[in-house]
Amino acid sequence: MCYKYATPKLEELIEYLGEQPEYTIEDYFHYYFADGFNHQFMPVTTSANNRLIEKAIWGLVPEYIEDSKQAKERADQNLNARSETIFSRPSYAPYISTQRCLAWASGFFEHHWDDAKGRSKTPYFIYSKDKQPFTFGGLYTNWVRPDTGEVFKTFSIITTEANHLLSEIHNNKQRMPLIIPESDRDTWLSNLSKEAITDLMKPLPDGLLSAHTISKLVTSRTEERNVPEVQDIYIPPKDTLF
DNA sequence: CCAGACGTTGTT
DNA sequence: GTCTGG
DNA sequence: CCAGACGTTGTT
DNA sequence: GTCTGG
Repeated sequence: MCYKYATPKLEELIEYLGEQPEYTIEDYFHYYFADGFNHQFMPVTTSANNRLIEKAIWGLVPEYIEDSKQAKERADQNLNARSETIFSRPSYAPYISTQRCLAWASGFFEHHWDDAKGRSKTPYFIYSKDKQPFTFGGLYTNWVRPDTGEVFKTFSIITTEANHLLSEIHNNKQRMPLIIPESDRDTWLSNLSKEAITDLMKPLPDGLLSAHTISKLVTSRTEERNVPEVQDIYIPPKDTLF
């Protein structure tokens, strides 16, 4: 599932947060499209300061990693964290209880397999039905790059079972990113028991997300994907020979 | 996850 | 078909 | 014990 | 750093 998502424009986010933004925006990064494997800075809010939106690298790097090469390898592996096993995974167990975060998004990208063998795929853009910014639930830690002493905040996005919409799009019995609704954001970032955390790591109820098909630009290796068109509605032609 | 490679030799 | 790199 | 992993995702 | 597999 979620290896690609989009973030709101700064002005959209400020409008969403109100004229007197509830959150202080310290470092903001807007993407029409961001690929997890590029480990870009994304806008997140952490339990360390739940009124701030700051930059963090998507792909959690545990603190004991010793060099940038290993850090990149671990970040590649740690884009997503399964909610079902997060308390026992060595990479995540140290952080899930005390270092949770929210990653700000405007949508994410998934594929639908048009046939069982996956020969034909249709990409979708999925977003909040009200078209407002929303938040993925995640966990984070700070990693200090030894050669420079530079501190990077890094995070993983948690995954859960798919809800109905996502199981339709992403075919049966698959996954979806954990989405923390506005009403649970402060709770998610507060001091919680394991049981309370587990209770919040559930699929988003159906009816809150919308989706439409998009062009294959989203998976291009040669074209610039961080452009508005990557999210545009595109109806794939049907019953063509190719 | 998806796109692209999938190989070797006398080596820049 | 299957593996690797991003 | 020590070396090696430490992760996820559609494979049905 | 800590866990797992051999």
